[in-house]
Amino acid sequence: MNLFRYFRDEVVAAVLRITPGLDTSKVTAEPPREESHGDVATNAAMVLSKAAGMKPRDLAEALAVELRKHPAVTAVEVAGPGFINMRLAGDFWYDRLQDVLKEGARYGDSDTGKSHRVNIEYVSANPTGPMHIGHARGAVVGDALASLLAKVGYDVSREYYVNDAGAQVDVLARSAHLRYREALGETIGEIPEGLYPGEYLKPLGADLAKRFGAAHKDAPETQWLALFRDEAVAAMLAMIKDDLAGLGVCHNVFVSERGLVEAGKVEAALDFLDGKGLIYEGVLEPPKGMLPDDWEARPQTLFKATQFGDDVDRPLKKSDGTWTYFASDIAYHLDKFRRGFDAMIDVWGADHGGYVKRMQAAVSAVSEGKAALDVKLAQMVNLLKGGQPYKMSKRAGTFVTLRDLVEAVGKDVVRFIMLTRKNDAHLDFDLDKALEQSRDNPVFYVQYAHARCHSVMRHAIDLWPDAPIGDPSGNPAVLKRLTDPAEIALIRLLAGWPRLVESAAEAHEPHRVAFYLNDVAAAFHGLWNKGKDEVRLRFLLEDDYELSLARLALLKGVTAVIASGLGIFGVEPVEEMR
RNA sequence: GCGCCCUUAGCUCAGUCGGAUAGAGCAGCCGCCUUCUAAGCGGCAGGUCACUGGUUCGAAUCCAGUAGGGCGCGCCA
Repeated sequence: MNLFRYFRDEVVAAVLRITPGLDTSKVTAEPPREESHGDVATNAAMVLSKAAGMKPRDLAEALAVELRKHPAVTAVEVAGPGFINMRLAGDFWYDRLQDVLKEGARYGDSDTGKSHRVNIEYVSANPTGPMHIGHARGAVVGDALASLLAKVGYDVSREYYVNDAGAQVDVLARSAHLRYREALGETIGEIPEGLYPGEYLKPLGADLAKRFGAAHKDAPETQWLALFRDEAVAAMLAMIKDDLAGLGVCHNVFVSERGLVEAGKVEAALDFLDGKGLIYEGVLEPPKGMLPDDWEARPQTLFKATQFGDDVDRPLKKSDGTWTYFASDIAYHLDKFRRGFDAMIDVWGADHGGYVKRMQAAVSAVSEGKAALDVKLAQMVNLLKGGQPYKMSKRAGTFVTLRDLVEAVGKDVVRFIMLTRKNDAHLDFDLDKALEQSRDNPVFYVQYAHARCHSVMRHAIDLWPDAPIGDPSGNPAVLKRLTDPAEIALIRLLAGWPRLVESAAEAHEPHRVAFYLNDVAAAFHGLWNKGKDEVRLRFLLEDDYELSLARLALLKGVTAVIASGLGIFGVEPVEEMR
């Protein structure tokens, strides 16, 4: 239950009892910044005063009378320019803790997505080599965002667009052919400029040599190019999937660019746009200022992106007659729309920022305004070690690939840290800090809170082997023993989780979950530390079984919410630190 | 030159749909710690929300402009 959504509805109902027929869409109910202002605040009187023909304070007083009738509301006051502050009964909070315990790690699930379908495309790295660290952030952001949207009820498709149709896969095929010749015993020397030099192609070369023998060794390129291309792409894609699996990322749909081209879907998409008069042959103005050296005016096939908010019209065809990447991407996004997705999210590297407007223009055009595309740009990750920039060098034996990073610190650490900043802000990833067991390390801090709760629960089993730990349903009244302000504050924080999930999902911002989990951990550790000084605040009191049960319920609630949050991140909550 | 993103405490960053006196961690300063439930704890101080103007009952948040930083800018993806 999102209690703020619930009270917003209560406020709206009260408004309509006083002045029927008002537009209440701007009414909000939210936690007041200041704790002394109560538990729930609403702006209703301020946003409705004009329409109601009343002064904000007068409307607020009238609403206050209505709201005081609610059984969970113990006090209502009008403050400031017309805020209405409500304070909630203790029993209300105990009921929320019961909600947490009942739902466990599913707490925070909601149906605000109402089975709407959303398509999220992420990673989509070129299938020409292993994943490197730059890919990791987009992978994690996309994956966590997908889980977040699923948690609020969306029907989510996690997709990877395989760029297997451009010139770079021909380069890959030639590189593979070279390694194939090498595997057949030829001395190949330096890898020529323009081919992929990576060692990772050697196993593929050996495999091709084993399967095809010398059949393609001295043959003309036309004989083997397509074959080697398909073989190499398949091998690279398998490697990428393996790298992603190591990071815990799993897509459920892979769409091949070549597949779209060969099925005629690019032509079909462009015919569709042509039919709407959105394609023409024309000559673009040269870009002002930074003029490319070889710029010359030439006629091109253009999409009228400017009709949909882009700055210039965009080319669809290269001079050799093949489609540009943009053209096939239009076909892919039309395909998404035709498959029933009117909500699309693409996660790209920040260096593709200049591409956002044209893709949104294209989605708008192919869906005739019925679909929306949100693009999340994953900013650069600065790898640090001990606060100093970490130079990646193969010779020095320092790693360069995603796989190496995951091996160095573990997938859970990579995933969590990648989500500790908003996606469009630069992120410092410090290899030392990532493994440090200190307050500075957010992964440790949150995991430690979860583990500490389990430690206490294990301890409790020693004391009372038959105690219903974390399950006060047999005697809900024990929760009333939770009276310390820090305990109540922690319950309030846990009860705010559904609202946090909903707002993070709506904003497409999974990083908010990381900050929230940090808050929960801080509140829990604070409570723990209070017990160091004040013995009566310790979670387990041998002489007070009932109070201990109540506190165990609270700890169980903490573990449930942390597990719920880490579940969105794809991070395993640990029960022991080791 | 144009477009997009960014600018909040000494540092790294939060800040929800525009809401009340802008928050946290680190660093700094001052205390506490023969401790246990598990990696220390508590407190203090720290601000022209880059700047200017506008919209609003109300702006860190929205709009316009200025400065600084990043990314991108027709047949790469």
